[in-house]
Amino acid sequence: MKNIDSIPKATIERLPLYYRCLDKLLTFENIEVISSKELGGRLGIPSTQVRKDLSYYGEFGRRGVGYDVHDLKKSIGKILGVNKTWPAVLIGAGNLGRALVNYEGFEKMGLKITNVLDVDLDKIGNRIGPITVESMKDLDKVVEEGNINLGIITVPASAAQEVADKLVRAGIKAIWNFAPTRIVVPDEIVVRNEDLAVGIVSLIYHLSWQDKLDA
Amino acid sequence: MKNIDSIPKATIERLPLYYRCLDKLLTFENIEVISSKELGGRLGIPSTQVRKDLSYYGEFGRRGVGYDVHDLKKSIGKILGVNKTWPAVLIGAGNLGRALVNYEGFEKMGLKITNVLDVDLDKIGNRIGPITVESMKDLDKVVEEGNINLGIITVPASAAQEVADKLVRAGIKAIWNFAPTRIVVPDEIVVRNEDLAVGIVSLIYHLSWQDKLDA
DNA sequence: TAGATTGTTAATCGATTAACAATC
DNA sequence: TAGATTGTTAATCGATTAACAATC
Repeated sequence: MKNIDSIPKATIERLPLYYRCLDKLLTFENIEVISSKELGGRLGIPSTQVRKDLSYYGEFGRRGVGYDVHDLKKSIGKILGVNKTWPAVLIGAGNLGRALVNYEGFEKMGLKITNVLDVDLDKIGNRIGPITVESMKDLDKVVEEGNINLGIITVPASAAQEVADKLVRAGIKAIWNFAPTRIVVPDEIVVRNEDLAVGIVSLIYHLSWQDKLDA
Repeated sequence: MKNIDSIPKATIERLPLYYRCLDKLLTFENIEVISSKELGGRLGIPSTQVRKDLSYYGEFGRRGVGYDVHDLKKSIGKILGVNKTWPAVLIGAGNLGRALVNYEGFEKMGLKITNVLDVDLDKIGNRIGPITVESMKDLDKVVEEGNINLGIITVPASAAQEVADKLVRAGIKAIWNFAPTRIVVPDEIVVRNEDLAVGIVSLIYHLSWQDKLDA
């Protein structure tokens, strides 16, 4: 296997797509063997890209035959770490926070939001699905007792940095940030910004250009 | 200006970040002139990247001085198309749909979700903020009367393709797809997949590797 | 064996970064 | 003028795609 740092980020983003597709093949279609061409075809990815992505981690197929769906799913699951369950604490019990807690499909990817925290006294004590919203003051205790490495930020942009600081101090190792602002954390903390406003603007950009060209 | 197709996708993703930062500078910090170094610094982007990104669209700065914050914000707003308001129809009045309707910060980016549709009779008629959930049967009428070019899919994966087909038939030109599945549409339709499960897996991947290396 | 498909090397393509003349 | 900063060209870096030997 290659050094982990030399693997393209884009490859890591495609592995979950392969994983989910294989799961679907296994669960709903009873397909046992698949070629890189067929797997890629279902995802709009060239077969050569599929093979290259997998090659960073080892040899998983049989020449002339293809990949065993069950085996490959298991292998990719191990590579990604989704074969385990990763507990997470979510900060910010607003609409988006509630949506994430109730989102189906995280479980299959190894994510389990176990605790939801907020500073708002009106929200503390409320239930979201099976979870009761706790006070932000309990953060350190929750993270320690739950052995939690993963924090999810769904507070307004103005509060995001403060929450990030608290998560880091509590011992969190990775942060999924939905607040539309950059958060600054120590180098060893992994951050992913899920900036919804950026997503919509790239669509608006294309629409706007069509308009300009039409006119 | 360069041909629109020759501009890197990554550049288009960074423009909204510049735009939002300039807005913040203008609104909260009363800063009138900014250098590419300072603007980039606030976003974790090299100054040379900032200048390169802008250069695809023209010359916006003054050598030896920097960029006028107000002017640059206006220019980027025009480039992105966020100087206008783009009405959108959202399909799927679940948790995520509700969260998006209530999301602050889309308005500043030119997005206005004007209609929410669902097939579920229990949901039709419910209110989400200022919007009343309508029947999916009204899609064609809603799109035509509202002059809507933008559709947002927040239904389960199993229904996403069918919804996409209906949106295309109704005359939608761009689709923001939150369902964790690939949707197939004609070439001229712009699609952006906002696949939340992929986002979390890239974090889990890094956590998992730290674990493996520690052990 | 003939056809199919992998895994990998080499070529291509695209995006970022460095360097610097232009100029405020 | 001296210092600062842009806009752009060239160099570098990284990711994708093409080609093909290996092999089922």
